[in-house]
Amino acid sequence: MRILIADDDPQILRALRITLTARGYEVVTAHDGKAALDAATTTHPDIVVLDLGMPGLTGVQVIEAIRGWSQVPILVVSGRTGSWDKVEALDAGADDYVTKPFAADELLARIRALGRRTPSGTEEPIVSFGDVTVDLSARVVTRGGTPVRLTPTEWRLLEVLVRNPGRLVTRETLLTEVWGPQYTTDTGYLRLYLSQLRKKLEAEPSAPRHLVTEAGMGYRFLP
Amino acid sequence: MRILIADDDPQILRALRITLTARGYEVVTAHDGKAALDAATTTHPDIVVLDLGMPGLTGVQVIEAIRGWSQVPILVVSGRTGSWDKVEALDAGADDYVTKPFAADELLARIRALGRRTPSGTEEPIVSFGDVTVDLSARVVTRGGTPVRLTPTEWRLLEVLVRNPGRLVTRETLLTEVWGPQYTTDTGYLRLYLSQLRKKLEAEPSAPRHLVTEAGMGYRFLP
DNA sequence: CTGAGGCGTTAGGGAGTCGTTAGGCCATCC
DNA sequence: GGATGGCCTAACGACTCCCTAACGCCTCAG
Repeated sequence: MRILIADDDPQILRALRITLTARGYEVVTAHDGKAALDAATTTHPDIVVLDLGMPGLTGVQVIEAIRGWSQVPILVVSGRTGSWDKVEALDAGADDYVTKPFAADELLARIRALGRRTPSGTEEPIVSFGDVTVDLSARVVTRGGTPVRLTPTEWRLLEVLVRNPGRLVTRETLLTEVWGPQYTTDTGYLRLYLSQLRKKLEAEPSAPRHLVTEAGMGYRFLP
Repeated sequence: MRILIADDDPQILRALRITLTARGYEVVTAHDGKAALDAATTTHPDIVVLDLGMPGLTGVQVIEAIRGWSQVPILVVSGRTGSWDKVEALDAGADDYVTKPFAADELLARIRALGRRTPSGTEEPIVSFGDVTVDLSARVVTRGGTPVRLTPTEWRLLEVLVRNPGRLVTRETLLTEVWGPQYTTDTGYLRLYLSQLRKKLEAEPSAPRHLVTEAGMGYRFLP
């Protein structure tokens, strides 16, 4: 979950960044209206926390600009407490409005509430190679259009390899990622499951073209 | 746009009814927690405005009960100003929280903001598979044209699966979505209810084609 | 040429998971 | 108070998955 925070007060920016990062959010910051718009277009955040009192563009202008091309939830933070300011921001397209000073845990709860509205914010890509497609979010593997049955361990192994296309993945990495941190040396199962994956996914399992062995080192996935 | 207003203060109820009706909303009212739940199930409002301080059920209980079967936007109105109360209500599933006393035009703006998220035109889809149809908004399941009786738990389970067509839903996700966040490991009920769903919906329950098991991982709904 | 080590593959036993039936508990309704 | 319906626990085969063991192949060093 990526959050864009736009505020001209570097202290608030820093505090929010620490708090949100600690909660597992990915944080992008901007310090004025124009930078906020740039960041919104380039980073595609899942939530925008927007201060109204920034230099340059007015808050409403920023909201309207974002709404011109995105439905991303916008939470406005402002020092203005008048109901007119709230109405203006909300009607411009904001989803929530919090007045300064605010309690951190309330802001976090409101962010969670907004994040709930867009559950599938983290779209995972679909990887293809040969006649095989791997849909990481749906957990579906198809070959020539028909689904392929994978066991949980097979899937985890394939997932690690596919997430590192073209890169060498060491035996140790594969073992700890698939079987757990306490597994560091192969006693045969890695070879076994690689074999089964190739049998299910490679055109010629005996001459693999996408799940390649690097003797003595590990394995490599080639799209 | 239909709005359910739940408040035990008849004066507020009356004032809001007049204000909202004048703005073109259709207003339904309830004066305690139980009546609010009944009204929410029978009238299918587009927005719920909920007072926390009602007799009978607590506000959080009402929110959780509604969230058990509906994603309708919930705006909480409360006299409690502490951030803990806000966090509790928002995390229970509320979408917004306004403290009394509030300005009428701010409440209206927040209602508009919530209504924007679910334009009344976006009805929930009706999912079909085999000779079964699932109407998510009306909460009706038919098979060969005749309605099928589902228990609340069966319905919630089916709903989670149907909302993720083709995607793998892990056991953990199903448990937390259907039984609550504190349920993370299956002690038998998941298998039980899956079995009952298949008995009611699958042509051959012993060879399911739409409610498929992924051994060791979870379940998958195939249209 | 020969032996060793790493890799790929097959087969089988043990452990855990799944589907299903039966029965008890609790709340609601008559 | 009795009956109904929904929810959960217990228990049982049947099945799937995981891991171990064993063997053949290949490469490479001696």
